[in-house]
Amino acid sequence: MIFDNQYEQQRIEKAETLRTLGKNPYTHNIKKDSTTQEFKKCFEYVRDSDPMRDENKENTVAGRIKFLRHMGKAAFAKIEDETGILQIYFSRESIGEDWFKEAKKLIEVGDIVCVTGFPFVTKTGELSLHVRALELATKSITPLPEKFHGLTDKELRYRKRYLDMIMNPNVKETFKIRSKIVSTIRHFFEERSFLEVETPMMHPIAGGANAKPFVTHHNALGIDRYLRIAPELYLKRLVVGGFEAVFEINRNFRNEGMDQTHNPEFTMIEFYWAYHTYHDLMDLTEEMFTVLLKKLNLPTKIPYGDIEIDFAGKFRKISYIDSLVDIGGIPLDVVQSKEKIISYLKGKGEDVNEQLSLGKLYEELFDLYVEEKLIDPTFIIDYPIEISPLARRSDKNPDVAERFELFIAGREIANGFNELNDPIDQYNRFKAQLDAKDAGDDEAHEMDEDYVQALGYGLPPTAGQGLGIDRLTMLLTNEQSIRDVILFPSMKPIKEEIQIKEDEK
RNA sequence: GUCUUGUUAGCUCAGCUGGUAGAGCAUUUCCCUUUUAAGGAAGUGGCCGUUGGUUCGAAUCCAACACAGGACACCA
Repeated sequence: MIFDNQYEQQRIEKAETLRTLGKNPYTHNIKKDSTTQEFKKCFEYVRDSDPMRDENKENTVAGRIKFLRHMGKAAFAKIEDETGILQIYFSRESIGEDWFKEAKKLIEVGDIVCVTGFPFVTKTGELSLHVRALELATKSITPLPEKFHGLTDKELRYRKRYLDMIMNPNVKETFKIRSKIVSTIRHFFEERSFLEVETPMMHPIAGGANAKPFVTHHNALGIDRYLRIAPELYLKRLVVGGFEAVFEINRNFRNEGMDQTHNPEFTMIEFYWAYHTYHDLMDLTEEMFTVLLKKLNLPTKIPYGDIEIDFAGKFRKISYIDSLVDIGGIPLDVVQSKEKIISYLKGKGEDVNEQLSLGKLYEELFDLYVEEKLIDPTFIIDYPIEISPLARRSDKNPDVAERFELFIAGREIANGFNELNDPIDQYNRFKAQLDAKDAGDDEAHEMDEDYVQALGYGLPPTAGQGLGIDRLTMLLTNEQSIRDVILFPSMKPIKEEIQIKEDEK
């Protein structure tokens, strides 16, 4: 049975008692005049009057009781609403002897109340509401965690986010900022004539990235569908169709591990810009960060954990190969040959797969010696073609793709490139992926013939970029775990929950 | 997936080399009309994550499992 805990039983009885007294514990006719913080602002002047009260004013506020202190024939409580917390005072005189006597027993921490009264300042100098009418809005059956330490158990915080929000008000702050980040980005692109679109979440072929998909089943059609791992191929179809600047902010699903920077469902913005290059994308990205910091009232230097990130000025740009030498500290002659890289890595005590191609070896070096050092925003540009299967090959250097990634705080934040729009080349690359799949690479791309067909009609020269909203939010809210910027992060079910479900069947 | 740490009252946590289960807050009863984690007095409240093993005896030692945190790996 749910609510079989002794404390919950006590509270259910209290709700029943309230009913017998003619007071609905779940009333619905609540009208408040102001929020708790509006109340404080509005009546701040009371501090300057003598006595420090204004009995002619009357105001109704509502909120959840977070603290309750009874003192014989009077009581103080702190009630909290979305905006903050406010102290209220009520006594035998102020709400009537009978109701005071009952309320003392029946109204407790966790309940949501609606109070009407006038502003006054207490002996200790706190602007408070002197209650003339006290009404219960919602009876809380489940008691709140302890008032001082609150709720710290991370598992409970993620599983019961509502409780986390009640007990840790700064959590609400983080998600308000997240909301503001998303709306700022949305407006940023709208103002620049990008069109927001929605493309399918269920794909017949999981494409646009190398990742394991989630599979679901469509009963009517009798076929499997994949939850999308990226919207990329659909967005580019739209560019073929004639939308020259499109963006989508939505969820992607990847059937992979979970850790501090990975959640199976995560939010990305992807945008595609015809007749522009990846250099334009980098300029746009810089501009977007400037606008974001301004809208969030953040300085150009922000703390992140133990480090500080400096967004001032143009972001550093350095080529992939140069970064290995200049940032990774790898000797120039080592970078030039496969054999030297292998012996260099071995000399550092790393396990090296000697079968790796030069491009893959670069990637090893980059991940080991460069990535974590990229603290201030840095564009790494001109990627090895081998590790950039969807990007356009450089006309100047056939080993290099016209691609960049943005790194901040040692983490990849965005990935953009000039799109491959040669349909024959694309067809052959898909074919190569098929061969890889046959050879056992279960993350290799499927052939998406319809997409190749679309390219056959002509994709104008286009640059496209993806940017992880969750990781961006982590940076701007100084959170170290992706679970702290996702309202309901993925969690394994607890055994008991499954058993309860089976019992109910 | 590997390593590691944790799981004890509603919450936050003690519990040593095995010997009847502890505290604070919350809750219940009582006192208290300006408190700030209010205060004072007395109570209630435990499948010590689950299942096995060792032992006369296990919250404690061992094993497996479950869930979680951290690190690493995987994942462009």
